[in-house]
Amino acid sequence: MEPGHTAVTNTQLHEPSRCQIVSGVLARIGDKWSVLVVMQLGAGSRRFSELKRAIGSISQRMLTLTLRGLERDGLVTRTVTPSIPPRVDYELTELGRSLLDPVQAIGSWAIGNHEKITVAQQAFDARGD
Amino acid sequence: MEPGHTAVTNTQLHEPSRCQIVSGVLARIGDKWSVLVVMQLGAGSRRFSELKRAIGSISQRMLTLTLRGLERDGLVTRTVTPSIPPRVDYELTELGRSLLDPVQAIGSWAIGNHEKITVAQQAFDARGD
DNA sequence: CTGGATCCCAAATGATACTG
DNA sequence: CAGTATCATTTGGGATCCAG
Repeated sequence: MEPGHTAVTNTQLHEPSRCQIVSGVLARIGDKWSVLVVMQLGAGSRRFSELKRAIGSISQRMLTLTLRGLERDGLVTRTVTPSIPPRVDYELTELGRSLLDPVQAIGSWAIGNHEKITVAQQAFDARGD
Repeated sequence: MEPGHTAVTNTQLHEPSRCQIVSGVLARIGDKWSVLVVMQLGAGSRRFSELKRAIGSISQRMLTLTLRGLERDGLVTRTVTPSIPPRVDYELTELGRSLLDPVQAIGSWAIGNHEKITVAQQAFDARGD
């Protein structure tokens, strides 16, 4: 079994103590932007403005904050090239890349099922009037 | 390949349009409680008060709201037994159970790596003073 | 027991202006 | 270009009370 993929049986996963850990990590990477940024960086190193353009709807402020958080968690590295104009590149660390697998699992699920969700929502809203 | 696991290559996953879908789904199930509730229900049907006790820190209000959201998205069913006192059971739908796999992948990653994250945070905070 | 309705506070985010 | 600082706004979520 790979490092970073410690043996944890699924039945252990809803034990209270484990849940708190999962909850904590989720509170961190489960915000509005982190996963989007990680997915972008999954394609390779990107500079600040590239990320901003790729994600589009994110504000400069939130991109900065998100990147700081990810850097603090050891998921991305920040490389400054002191040129004029300055250039800052972000890249996933090994830990960050290891996150890519579960994130892509969620991504695939989302793409495969968002339609069903939309249908369910419409049905629910129709019932409720 | 299984239904609900549509072929989506990982390289497609950071295309803008796909990202928006992933972002949307994540905004829904990526809140503070949904995943916790789904994980609890992964162990089987539970009634309202059982969920509340199992999760512990959640308020009555947020549990209600979270369950409504999950029900609306077609991820859980709500079954009312009109007894006195009333009894309401929640259970994952097939769609909800299909979400369990990627969620558990995240959970396993979280449990396997939260220590590294803590270490990285401490190192970051120490550098920054 | 379940959960709706209110009130209220804290945190998250956006908009904008400014700087090396 | 890549931020920082500030302000305004929205949102999340707890507390409490009430009802079937």
